[in-house]
Amino acid sequence: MLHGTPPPHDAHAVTPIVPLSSNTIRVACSSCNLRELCMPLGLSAEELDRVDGLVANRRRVKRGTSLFRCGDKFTSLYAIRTGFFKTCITSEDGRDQVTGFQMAGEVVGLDGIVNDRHTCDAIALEDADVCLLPFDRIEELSTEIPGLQRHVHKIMSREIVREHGVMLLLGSMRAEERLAAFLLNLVQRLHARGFSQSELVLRMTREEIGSYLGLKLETVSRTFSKFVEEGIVEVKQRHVRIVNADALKQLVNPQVCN
Amino acid sequence: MLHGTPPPHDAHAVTPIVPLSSNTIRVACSSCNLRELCMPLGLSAEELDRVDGLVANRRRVKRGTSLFRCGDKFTSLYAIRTGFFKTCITSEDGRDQVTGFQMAGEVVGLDGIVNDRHTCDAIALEDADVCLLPFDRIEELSTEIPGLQRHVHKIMSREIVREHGVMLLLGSMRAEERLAAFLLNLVQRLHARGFSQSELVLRMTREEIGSYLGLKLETVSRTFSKFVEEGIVEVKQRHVRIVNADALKQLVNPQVCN
DNA sequence: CGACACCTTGAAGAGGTTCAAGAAATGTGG
DNA sequence: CCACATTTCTTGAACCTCTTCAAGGTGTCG
Repeated sequence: MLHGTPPPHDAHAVTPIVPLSSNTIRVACSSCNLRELCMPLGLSAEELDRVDGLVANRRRVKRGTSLFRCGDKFTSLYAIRTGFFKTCITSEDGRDQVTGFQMAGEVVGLDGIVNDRHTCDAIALEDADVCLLPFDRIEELSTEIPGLQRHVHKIMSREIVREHGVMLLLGSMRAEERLAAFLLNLVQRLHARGFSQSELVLRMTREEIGSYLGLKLETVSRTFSKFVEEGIVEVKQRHVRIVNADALKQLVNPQVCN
Repeated sequence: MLHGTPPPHDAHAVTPIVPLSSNTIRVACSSCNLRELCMPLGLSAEELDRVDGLVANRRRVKRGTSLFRCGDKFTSLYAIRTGFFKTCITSEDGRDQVTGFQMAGEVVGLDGIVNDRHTCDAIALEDADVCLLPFDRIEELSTEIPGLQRHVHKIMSREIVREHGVMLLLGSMRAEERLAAFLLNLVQRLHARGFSQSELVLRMTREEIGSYLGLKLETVSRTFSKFVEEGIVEVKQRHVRIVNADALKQLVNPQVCN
């Protein structure tokens, strides 16, 4: 039962909360406990030191507020230290599409490079703390540190590949498969950050999940209920416990049985 | 009427066909008539010369064959000189998803950077001719030519933004809207290459269009028929003439009327 | 010219949406 | 700390869009 059982981890605790007095704080990457997640590997001590200098500032983003908005001038990439974001685009006629959910150790803002303006909104779904990485300094430093250049390329390529996966999901999967893929993806990323493999707290509403998955919120809710009926997950509001991960995996990748 | 009226342009003629004797040919970017499309602007003559040296070879890809396949070792990006490609991913259970259609002046292969292996197939939909851009040399040269580095970043960011648009399409549009958006996008890109604003020859099957748009081929066919009935387009097999572009635009972006 | 791939169209059916109502959680102000 | 407003979530029923299955037509290439 999930009732009355608070999840053992809470996303707020990804990183020990550092007391922060001002709104923008300098901090060293080399001592950041997300280093393995967001920093290039194989840098010399001297190179690491120079990359430290790249992280100009940190910024706090309150839940519900934006890190950047569509149309904003692009100046920096943002590495998420703590918190949880959604990125979304709005078409001219007001249609909304969540294009991704980002958590600690991930980078947002890549959309802004091509036209020097952001083309989507990045909204904090919980209080967040991000590192500002001024892009012109990334480019400068990239010319001197090949490992950094390579890292930036990989981050962008990874995002392209991720989006291919979302296209597959949106283009060819049914509601159950989409939600199963979504849950597995979330829990896998959380697990990589030290959280449970089977329990998670959703930071987004059913509507936001639906927007990301190309479904209506009612369909998301119904599909959750169906998973509960089938004993695949336990759901209490935003608390989800995955009871039968194999069943979820099989939904995403139905075995070609003989 | 479209019957018996061959389209004024043919995608095969994007670039004058250069007689090519071997399978891999050296050629100068600086003299390529796609330069404005695929090369960074504002390079000095000396820099341009060095970028020329980057384009190691050219390669012919016959219609129906692959430029690269999922799992192939990643070594190069490919700039399309002539021809037309689709990129597609296949899920473990055999589901297929076309992730994009690429034409002359566009770059394919960005998906391979992150894991040094390609994660999708690139299949020529007509005989094609591509420039090989070895990625390690791109990275080397990028450290010396900031304009080139910036250009590579913009290409990757543009692809990310394009995919956001596809996510919006797949996540929130109905069949008619999807097909309208698809046609407008294709014709706009062809127009940028000197072709007609209103006529185009589809290089892909209904099934491939459907895969890209998250629809079945029958739905694509039916939607074409509906557009024809409504006098929005004329269709004869793969020849399409857009009669009422405004109607298509309105489908994609329904005006919020008072 | 015949085989094959591709396209069109119809009819039935399934999956997801829409509309609506109510329940549960969350936030706010007194 | 409680009462009330608001947001979020769940569930039901009718409807609609797209899919599936099927058949026939058209075009293309060896």
